[in-house]
Amino acid sequence: MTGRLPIDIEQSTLQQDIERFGKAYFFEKGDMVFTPEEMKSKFFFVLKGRIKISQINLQDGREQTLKILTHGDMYDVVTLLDKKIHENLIHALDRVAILVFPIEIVRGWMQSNAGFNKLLFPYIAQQLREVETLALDLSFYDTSTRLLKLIAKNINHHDKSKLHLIHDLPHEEIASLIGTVRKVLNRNIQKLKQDGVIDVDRKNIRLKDSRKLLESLSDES
Amino acid sequence: MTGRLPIDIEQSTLQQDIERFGKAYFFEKGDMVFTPEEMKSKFFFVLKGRIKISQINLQDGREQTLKILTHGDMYDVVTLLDKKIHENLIHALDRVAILVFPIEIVRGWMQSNAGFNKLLFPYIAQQLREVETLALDLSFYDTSTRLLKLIAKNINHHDKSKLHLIHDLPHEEIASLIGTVRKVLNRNIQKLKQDGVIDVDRKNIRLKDSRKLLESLSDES
DNA sequence: CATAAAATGCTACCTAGGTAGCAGACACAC
DNA sequence: GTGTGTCTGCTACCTAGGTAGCATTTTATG
Repeated sequence: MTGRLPIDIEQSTLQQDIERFGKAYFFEKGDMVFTPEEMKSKFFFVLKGRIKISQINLQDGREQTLKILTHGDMYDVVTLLDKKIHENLIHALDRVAILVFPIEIVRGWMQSNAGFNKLLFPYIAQQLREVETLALDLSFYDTSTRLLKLIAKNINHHDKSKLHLIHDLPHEEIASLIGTVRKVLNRNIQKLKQDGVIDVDRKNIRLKDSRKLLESLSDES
Repeated sequence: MTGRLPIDIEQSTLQQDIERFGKAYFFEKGDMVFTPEEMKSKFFFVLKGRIKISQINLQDGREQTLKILTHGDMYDVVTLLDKKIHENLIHALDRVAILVFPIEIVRGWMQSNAGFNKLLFPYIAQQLREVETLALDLSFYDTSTRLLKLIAKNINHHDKSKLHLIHDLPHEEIASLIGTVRKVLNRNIQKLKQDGVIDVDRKNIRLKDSRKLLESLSDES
């Protein structure tokens, strides 16, 4: 074991760093949070609201959402690890609050703060798993199955009328999450509505019958 | 700066660990290297040959290759970071030699060896970027474009008759790399052959006209 | 309140790419 | 050599999901 600082000293240093270097930023719905260029020197933690990370296909303008960040998420671990630019678009889906640090400060934590790494390393692993799952879903399943899986993943046990992470989003955004376009998504939504799996209000999909959801999933996927 | 050991001592410790804990393993073409369960306690470096990391869709048996490991690659960084099982299939594509360590030894390096982290962290970032690119390719491009991109990525400047990483592979394997099935891949290969972009021998695709490759890429993608 | 803009729903069409089945070529083992 | 399995090529068919265009409803904005 090399001479790491005792946890309590590590902790107080972290506290000091947060107070000294952390700056809160706010963004309105639809805002671009930072440019990829700006993200070479920044690293942030999401305090409130949702942030969409996506890329756009320059040929036809189609967007693929890679993930939605929310309270507790950090960004961007890729640039944190390799110091290179990461060409992702970062847009606020709600009014958003984030805590921004100079990325070199965070790299400092990685070198000297075991407690931070205990949080960071599993988080990085989770990011790897999630993007791997995205690739496999796109390869293996049709749009209807991907929609069902998206709904299943976002079931909210506290408030059954609002799906976790994807409530209040226009169909355009949902489509971008599952790798298709709005009109195809709409077909699938109408089908699920007919089959009694979901209820649909404006900007809201509600799960109606979770038994039917599971049935549809095991049929199709 | 916490009291990290001087680099030369770190280095000699690493050397000792490699000699004490590293074990060379050999596998024949087609072998499963390790099970996901076994990989919870192992971490390896590829010395020679190619290893396919993939998953199989249980519904229809289709396989998606996530990556091909070769000399200089490590596996598996996900389990290294979160200690959880990672359900990927690991198969030798050639006769393969790897250097295997107990994963806890490698975790020890992460805690105390800055030199190792200087290698590891950018490698993890690269893994994140590559799987993200896979997801985006599957979402944005048709099979023909994905094949062209695969060929372009594996151009071998030293030996023009053999593509890097994907030489000597049956079409079934190439198909699994770009997320389609052999018959659809074959259609695309015949098309590219007709157009004079590639030459095809048994188990070998050769780039014939790189100008035409670029042309096709900018037309389609 | 009125007008614009955003969001949703629906129809018609078309093609990429999936399934099925089979035949010939080649490679390796015995 | 012979034969068995692997690999490749090709035809025919069908459907998921992409494009285009438009109508209606709801929500912002002045």
